[in-house]
Amino acid sequence: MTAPHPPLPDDAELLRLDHQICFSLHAAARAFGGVYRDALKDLGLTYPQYLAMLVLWEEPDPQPVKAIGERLRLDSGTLSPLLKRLEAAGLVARERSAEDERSVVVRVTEAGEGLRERALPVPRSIAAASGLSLQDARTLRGLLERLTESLDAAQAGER
Amino acid sequence: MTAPHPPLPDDAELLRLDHQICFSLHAAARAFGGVYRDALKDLGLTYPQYLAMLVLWEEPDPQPVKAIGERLRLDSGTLSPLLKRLEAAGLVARERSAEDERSVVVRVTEAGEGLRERALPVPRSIAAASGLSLQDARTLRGLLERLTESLDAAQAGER
DNA sequence: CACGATTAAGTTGTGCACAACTAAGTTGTG
DNA sequence: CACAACTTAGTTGTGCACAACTTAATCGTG
Repeated sequence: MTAPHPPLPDDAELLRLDHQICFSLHAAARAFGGVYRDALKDLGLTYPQYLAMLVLWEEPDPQPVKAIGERLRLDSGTLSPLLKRLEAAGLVARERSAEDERSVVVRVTEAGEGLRERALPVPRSIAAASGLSLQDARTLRGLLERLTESLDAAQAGER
Repeated sequence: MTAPHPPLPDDAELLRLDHQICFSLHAAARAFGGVYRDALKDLGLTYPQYLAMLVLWEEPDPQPVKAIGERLRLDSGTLSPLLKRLEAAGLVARERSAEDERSVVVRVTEAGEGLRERALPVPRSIAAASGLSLQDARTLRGLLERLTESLDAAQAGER
């Protein structure tokens, strides 16, 4: 599709590369998971639970499950039990919305706000573990976002 | 740690970026999963099962579970049931090694070899879905590999 | 040779991801 | 207004990932 290169035909190299990329991607995602597991152990949160709390901490107002799912790219099949566990841990409260009774809004409890303080050092330890320069981090994020967009579009097209 | 940039102090930007990266990384990994799910549906394989078959197809000889786990960065807790499902599907056979009876070697059956042909077009459809240029694919793979290495090293250091 | 340490695979339990489905509420249109 | 289409959560079932543990075989050292 693009540039010349001697050792392999572009086509073959791209195939191999794509292979290695999805491979590396999974490996990297799991490696991140491991580092977060360590960093979050004391808080009693898993990584996806932490992500959900981040979304909730971001806004002062309670947020519907739908909105959380859109931010995290997760459906209710994943979020419902996750949020129930956060509720069981006392970090959030779930209530049917008054305006639209289909919707359930999730609110951070006082304990959940308290946890926020203790979670503050987490991003720094992750950043340190990642070992990326600011430059590389920007490049990587950009590529990942474009990649996800393409993949989602391709998948939507298949259906 | 590196270059100048006005809007945010480097430090704060790096924190935010790392956040977004692990976020994008998970999103991209899951998006890949979705595309593979479609591509592999007809073969009756999940994405991790496909990866295991790739490792087995790569070598003519049967491979011990250990070796597969090292290639895929997975432990027996994940691989044992996965390989059992592949065996139930008739794609592989598992036998205790004669030399070392602790070890179980996994062999591709005739049906498993047959599937190989049908799996040939998969990488191409994935490459198309990724929408990456050869250049970007190389950059991405490089960054992901460095990232995983750093994360693994950091985690090993924690323990 | 004996026996503790190590290694390989498997098992169990917890949690995430997602497809397929259900239940209940809301909206749009005739 | 009635009712079909849609939306939002939740449930169920399957599979992956991983920690902690068990079992059985092998290795190393005295």
